[in-house]
Amino acid sequence: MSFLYSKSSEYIIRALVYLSNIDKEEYIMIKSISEHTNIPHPFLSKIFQKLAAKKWIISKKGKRGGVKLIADSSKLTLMDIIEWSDGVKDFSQCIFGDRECGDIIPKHDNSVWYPEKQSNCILYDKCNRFKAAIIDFFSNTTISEFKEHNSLFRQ
Amino acid sequence: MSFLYSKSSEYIIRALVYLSNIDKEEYIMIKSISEHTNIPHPFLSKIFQKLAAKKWIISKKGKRGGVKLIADSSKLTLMDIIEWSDGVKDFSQCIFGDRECGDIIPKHDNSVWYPEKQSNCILYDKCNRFKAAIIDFFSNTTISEFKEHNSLFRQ
DNA sequence: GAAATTTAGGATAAAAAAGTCCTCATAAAA
DNA sequence: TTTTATGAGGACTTTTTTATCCTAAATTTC
Repeated sequence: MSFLYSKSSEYIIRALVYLSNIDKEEYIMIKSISEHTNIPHPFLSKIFQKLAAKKWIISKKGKRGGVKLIADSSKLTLMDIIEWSDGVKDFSQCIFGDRECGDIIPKHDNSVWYPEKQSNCILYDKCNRFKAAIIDFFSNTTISEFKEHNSLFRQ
Repeated sequence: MSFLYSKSSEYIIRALVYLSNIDKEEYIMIKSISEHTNIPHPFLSKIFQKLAAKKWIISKKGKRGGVKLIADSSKLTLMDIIEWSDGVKDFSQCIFGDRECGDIIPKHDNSVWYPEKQSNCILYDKCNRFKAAIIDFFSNTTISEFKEHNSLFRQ
């Protein structure tokens, strides 16, 4: 299980934050976004193709073309982006193992495993607090919270 | 920047937790560990080669050989393992960008970036709380805390 | 309409991560 | 001493992720 996000997701977040800081009426060239966000241009182009299919942005070909954010950045969370880009994460899984967390325990003779509602995991609470911190941050942080926050970008 | 751990790190944690649950006097076959922890045997062998070089375990070749934990599991933290395996993480970096976090701001005319102690990042506190939760969990969880916690493993 | 510019889309390449295979060295047991 | 078992170590393969390239299509400007 992997909790955090891929490079692609990081790029998407950075690019969308950059776009959300731009006057909505203009189209911005991917090349320009690439330079300001320090994301490789061809790679960013691919990303924007998918973002357009997802309808979080619209694009325009040709002279004075580019891309424009159309999603509501105050509703677009990091979780939305990461799960769409990297795939949905299963926070019920043990972060160290390959099985469900807290619902499998051994019988007393230790011979058979069977499911049980209560957890016998020593780290159950500790892990859950950790997972909760991650879920909380991702789910409750939106692109619009970065508004005017341009220290992420190059001049 | 990537916060969490690779598959290799997950394997190391799972294997060391398994070993820490074993009577210290025995050598345990990597094949057996592999089966109980559901880690591919050849891959786990590679991992144990490195763990032996690191002196967290010792190994013995030949019949009745295997590996044995010699590190103090009550001092061995997840952070120790993850940083050794994946490389040291720089928590001063912005988790969305490629620059320092909270110490670079633009001049008023927006033309030059210069370092500054105070952060102008809107998400500075929020990100720091998030980072702190991760650092706290990794640094303050040791292998010995999983003692007797065998629901991670296969019978 | 022609030229210039910019995204779309498919193919490909490079890098990193994960996983495998084979032979050798070593140790214990027969 | 021979056989068998087991980790060491190097080379190799596969899969995933990240990144690039080239041509076509669309749009604006001249």
